[in-house]
Amino acid sequence: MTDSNIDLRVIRTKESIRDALIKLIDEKGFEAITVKDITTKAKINRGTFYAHYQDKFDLMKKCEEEIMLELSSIVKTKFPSVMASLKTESAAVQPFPHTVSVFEYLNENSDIMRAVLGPKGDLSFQVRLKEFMWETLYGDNPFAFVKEESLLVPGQYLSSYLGNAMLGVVQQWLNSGRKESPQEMARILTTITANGPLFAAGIKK
Amino acid sequence: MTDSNIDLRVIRTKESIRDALIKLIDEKGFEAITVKDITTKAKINRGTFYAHYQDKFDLMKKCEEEIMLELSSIVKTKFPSVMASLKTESAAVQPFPHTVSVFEYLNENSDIMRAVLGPKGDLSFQVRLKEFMWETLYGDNPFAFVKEESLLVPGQYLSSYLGNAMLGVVQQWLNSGRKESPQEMARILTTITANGPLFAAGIKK
DNA sequence: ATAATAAATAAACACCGTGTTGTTTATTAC
DNA sequence: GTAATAAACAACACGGTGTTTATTTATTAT
Repeated sequence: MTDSNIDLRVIRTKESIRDALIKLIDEKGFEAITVKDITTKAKINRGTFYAHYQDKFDLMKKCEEEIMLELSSIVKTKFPSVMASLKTESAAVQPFPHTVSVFEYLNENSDIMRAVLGPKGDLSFQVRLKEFMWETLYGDNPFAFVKEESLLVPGQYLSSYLGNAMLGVVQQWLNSGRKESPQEMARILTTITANGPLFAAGIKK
Repeated sequence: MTDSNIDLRVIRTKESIRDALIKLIDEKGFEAITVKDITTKAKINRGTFYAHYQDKFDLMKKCEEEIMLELSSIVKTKFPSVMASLKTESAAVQPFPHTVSVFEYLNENSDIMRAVLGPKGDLSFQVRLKEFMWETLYGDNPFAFVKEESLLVPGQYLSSYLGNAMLGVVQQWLNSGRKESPQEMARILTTITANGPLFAAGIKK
């Protein structure tokens, strides 16, 4: 067992498949990709692809599962403390620390993140990511954001509002070239959420 | 010229194609649909389909263009007055009238809206819809929301935040069975936006 | 009503991607 | 070195695509 009982060729093959996938999403969008496209670009035999994955959806799913695991571990380790401070000190103005961590992760993996979250990316992943955010905010966990008695609106809509807003800012950042730093992006997101969009727009005083 | 010089058969054919498309998106998602699926469900010959549309993407595009036109006409007629009142009276608490109109439109066309905006819908349409909202809020038009000098954050991110938040609430409403009335949904959306999500959540006083 | 016309149909076509299978070749672990 | 394993290669039937043909059917204009 040199590395972890895994043949080096497998690693090389899977890496070239993964690289080909990311390039192809950029070029023609996930929808239009064929398995043949992938194997041609990865310079492997088509049969080899089917030895590792069922189809292009299976490949995509396995790439995305890695992302989801890493993202959720970031959130899970840092989110509870954020929620606790929010509830006691009320209305933080500092960027939430877990938000900075998330943007740093997105920044380090920007190639694949831009591919899957971009306009030619994978809708099903975006849906799953939203569901994860929705659950984190509203679902059955002890630190759910939106579980107060004093809600002015139904919690499910507040969760959708916040989750989609945050993801939208992330997508805008990724698609416009990531000119701001993760710290700056976390500040932007926190400012809008803490003060409300109208205040952040300078309309409401 | 009885109606508009168009053969009645064409209308019937196009309607059954459109109905089949909506049903199929519900059943298996846009991505997995084949032209053969559509013609089988619509009970028409496959050649007839190609007499009207290039492929399933062309069909989808033409359905969506109708929606975009109707939606943008609602927004364009009502949005300027909303913006004017917002700027002078500051921070409305009443639902914006154009928001009610949009929800009413979505309610009347809920079958197709749920299909295209749902989790198995068409990503490219959702992207185009967001671009339209982004333009309305931030783009090159006299009533752009996010064009003040006193912005606390870059306008592009504020637009993304708001546009995605609103669309997210709409999708949540459509996917959870439209239990609230359009008026109620407009109130919810306005409340969160005007007061900010943290206030609406009861966290910030 | 009828003739002209437009649309829908059925059948066939080559083309391409799919997913699988059997065989050969290369690499790894022992 | 040898056995085990993975990759490469080639061939296969299958199904959807997009187009074209001749033919039938429905509609329009008169």
